Amino acid sequence: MRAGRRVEVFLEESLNQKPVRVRMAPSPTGRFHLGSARTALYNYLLARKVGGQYILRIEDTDQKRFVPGAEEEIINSLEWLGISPDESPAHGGDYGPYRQTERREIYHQHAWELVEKDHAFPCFCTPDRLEKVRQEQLARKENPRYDGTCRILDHDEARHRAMAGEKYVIRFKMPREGSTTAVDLLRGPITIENTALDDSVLLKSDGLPTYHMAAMIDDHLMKISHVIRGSEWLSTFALHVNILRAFGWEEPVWVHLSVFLKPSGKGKMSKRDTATAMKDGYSIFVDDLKGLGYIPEGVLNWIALMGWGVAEDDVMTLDQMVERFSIDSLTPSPAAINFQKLDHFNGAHIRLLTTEDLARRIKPYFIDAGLEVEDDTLLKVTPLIRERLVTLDDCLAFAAFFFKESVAPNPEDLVAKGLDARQSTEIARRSYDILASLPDLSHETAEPPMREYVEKSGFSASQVFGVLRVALTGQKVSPPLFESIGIIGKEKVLERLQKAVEILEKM
RNA sequence: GCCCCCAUCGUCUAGGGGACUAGGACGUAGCCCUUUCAAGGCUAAGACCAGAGUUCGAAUCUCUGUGGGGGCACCA
Repeated sequence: MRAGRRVEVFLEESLNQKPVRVRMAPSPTGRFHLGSARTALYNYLLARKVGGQYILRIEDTDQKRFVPGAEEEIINSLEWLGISPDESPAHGGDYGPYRQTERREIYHQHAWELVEKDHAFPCFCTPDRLEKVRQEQLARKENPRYDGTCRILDHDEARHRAMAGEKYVIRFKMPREGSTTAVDLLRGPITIENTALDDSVLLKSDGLPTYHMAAMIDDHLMKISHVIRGSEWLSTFALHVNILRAFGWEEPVWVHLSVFLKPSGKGKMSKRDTATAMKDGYSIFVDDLKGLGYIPEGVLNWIALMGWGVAEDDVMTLDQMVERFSIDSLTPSPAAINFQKLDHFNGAHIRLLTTEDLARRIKPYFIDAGLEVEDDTLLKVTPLIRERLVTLDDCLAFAAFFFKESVAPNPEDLVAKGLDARQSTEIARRSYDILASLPDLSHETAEPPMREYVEKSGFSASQVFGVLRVALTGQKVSPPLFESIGIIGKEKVLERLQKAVEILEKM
């Protein structure tokens, strides 16, 4: 294991030699999920660590699977996470365009350059014929692959047919002998027999390139030094290296990341798993997480640690991640998604926020709930609920009562544990009298006389304070009682106690 | 079926031939703190996939098997 060590020297050399430029290259074919976010994060981390650039390139060459709005979601999600690219279709840059459909001509020229160099060839085989060949191969229990019909076509003739308007694709002329060895930073050298490789299509008949060629050309033209991508590309790794070599270009440092598995660890997330997660208040889509009350710091920390082994103290800010990041401490093995850990990191990062910052972030939740929020009050409430929040929207459950005109306690909840309605009424009445007699209801003023009452009454603290809590907050669980009383204010406190007495008397 | 990758507590991981009685984190359980819920502190249970080999010595190196994952498109 840890073949990474073996190629460490390789990495260090590459870091010293050329400027580090990394990229994240998603297709706008669906939602922006955890896996993409983590790939983006690691790219970002490397770039920031060594002062390089991190770019976003949109791989939109599959017009059949194109999803409108997907590119916006990618850009918005990255921005929300705080890892926006230095160069992108939206931000521009010196190596654009950054959207592959806008680079059509570049691919066309390069594909024909490869034909000139005899590393590729135009192919006129129809999809029907190809499918027939595939079926025959399957019937003979052979591996389906291109049968080479057009590979041996006369160069000039092929070129003429193509120029004359006949439909064609350009295929890579994969060497028929030998093997291809390439180095993955985390896994060491990987060798594949060339006979296992196919004459893959580089340029489709619609004139657009396939990923294999487009990505290699763009990585070269955009001077990408390190390719950090998902391990789904490991199987096409050898093809990519062959394409690069056919052009005569230098290889980047390759890093293939692990994949994310469903929480059980058995298999990838399916549509169904995604739906289940949603029902539990979780999602694998970054944009959803935002809506579920997660904060970017928590999400980032969470995904960073799935596939990256950090020794200790693993609650980290983005800056701390940059500081500690090291590309060879990434792990090659698949990682199961653990949403409980997301909650943990989210809560931990919420606790790290300043009062002003947290207040600013939870305010919209109160507003959306139709509550009127005074900033003064919010600033006092925030420290009381900070360590209780797992997600931002929890603020409603803990603190909405501060901003309501009145509360509506459940009558049964007003009856303290072990007591009956009469006794609870007595507690509410006495509490009213005590609190009404005080000059103000600050924590310091209100608590001592109430404690004294507990002593004398013979009721337990939990019984007295329980009645009070439910009467004043309308809920059984709340922030600390006396701090809350101080914020609610004398007028409302007395009103709410009065109302509680009325409710109890009717029982 | 063929090719490739991966394999340490339930989960994320540390580990680089002796420092391993295998460390940390999440989760779980218990205790402490406590007016509720949290947060915090302490404690506990919990793992080297299997079998061969190399070696004085293997979680660590090699092979085989098993399990998991990815790929075998004019998808990315």
